Amino acid sequence: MNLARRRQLNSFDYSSGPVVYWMSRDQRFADNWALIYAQELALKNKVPLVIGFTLAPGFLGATQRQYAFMLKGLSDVASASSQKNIPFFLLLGNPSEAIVKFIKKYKVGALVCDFDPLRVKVAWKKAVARSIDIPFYEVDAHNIVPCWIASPKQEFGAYTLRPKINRLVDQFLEDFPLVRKHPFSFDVKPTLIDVDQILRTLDIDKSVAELSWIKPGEMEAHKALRDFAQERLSDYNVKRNDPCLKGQSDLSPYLHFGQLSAQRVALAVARAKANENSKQAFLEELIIRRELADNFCFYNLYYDSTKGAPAWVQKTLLEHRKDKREYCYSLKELEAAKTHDDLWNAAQSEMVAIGKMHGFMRMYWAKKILEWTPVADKAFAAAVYLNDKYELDGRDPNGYAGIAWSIAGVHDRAWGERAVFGKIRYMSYQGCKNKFDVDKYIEKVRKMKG
DNA sequence: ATCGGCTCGCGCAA
DNA sequence: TGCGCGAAGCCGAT
Repeated sequence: MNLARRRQLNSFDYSSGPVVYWMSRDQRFADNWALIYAQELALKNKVPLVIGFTLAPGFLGATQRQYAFMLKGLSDVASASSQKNIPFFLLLGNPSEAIVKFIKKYKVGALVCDFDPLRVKVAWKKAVARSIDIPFYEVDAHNIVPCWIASPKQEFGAYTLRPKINRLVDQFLEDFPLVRKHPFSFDVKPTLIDVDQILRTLDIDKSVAELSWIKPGEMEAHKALRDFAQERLSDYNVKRNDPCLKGQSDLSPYLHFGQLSAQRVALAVARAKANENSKQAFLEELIIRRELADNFCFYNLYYDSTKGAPAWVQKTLLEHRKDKREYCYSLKELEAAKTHDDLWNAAQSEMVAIGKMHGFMRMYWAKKILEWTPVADKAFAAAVYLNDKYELDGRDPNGYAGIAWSIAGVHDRAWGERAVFGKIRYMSYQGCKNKFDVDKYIEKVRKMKG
């Protein structure tokens, strides 16, 4: 592995004991640089290799919908890894305490984790680093160019990150080695993962239903990737922004849970025989915009509130904070999709029904929440709450960056001054009407089932 | 149907 | 210091 993908979070040297990969964001067996690196370490030292996944009893408002998708995917990872003599342990409780307890109990010699810019994950790792005296490595298994290598600071827009990524992408966009059957055995057997039993014991919101239109797991993710690359990639450029059509990849739930590697997707798309403009447009979204979202969350402490907005936005929001809102809705009314705007209601209903709102509608949806909420801060919080509760890919940097773009002008520029929005880019019902068949989309959502 | 203005600030050229 | 240009737009003039 290119060692630039990993960095050490402390300064201890290895002495003895098995290697543990603390899996968190990248929940897959194949195409996972963190696991590949952990095996390299274990082979070099001739010791066993173990995967540990710490399951928090509740995580940033995640519901039955997301937990079920995740746990089913994890049980696939567990079977794949145990076949390669790499036992998979699901550790319950406070994540940093659970992993430290495991390390002490089994005299673990080195810890490898994957990369995640979210505050809570950074805090877990800090707590672990304080409590152990073995080498602790972090591998960016989610991005193609590791987040901290791509840029040392928060970028201002796609246009400033793009040349940095493009300069480095050839060094990192390489094929994945296979994880081999591990030759050194760990002598403790993990208990099998009983998804239904775990779901029953978790204290989570069970009112948000599981979904059946999308199947969790690595195998399903690869199927979905093949299907997209063969059937829809060629038309991506012309169809992606029409929410009436199935023009998007629908891969984001798999990418969010790490059941699919973005690098695997990039390799497949780059090699696919398809319209070149479509390939370019898709790779721009997959690589530049995805990694821009990680960059935003990694370097901006306030990625999920208006405090993270650039100065010109803070100023313009302040100037317009007392503007009269023509419509005002409570979070309850928004959640129930009871506004005067049938297009907005459809977008909200789509998210509630199938756990995924069309990409173009996500912008319109968030901007209208800003328009109809008394305070911009509250608008941001409402968008985050709804997104994280219903979207299968909630709690993702892409979600935070998307809301920040819509509501807080992040990665965007100033536009013509108007009420409530100030200089933040506005989007209108009429604009949508000019772009696609609004009534057709509303009708499509009406028939949707999760 | 098409076009320019709206408006900010980075990054680079000079 | 000046200049070009940027994640998805809007609106009014032509």
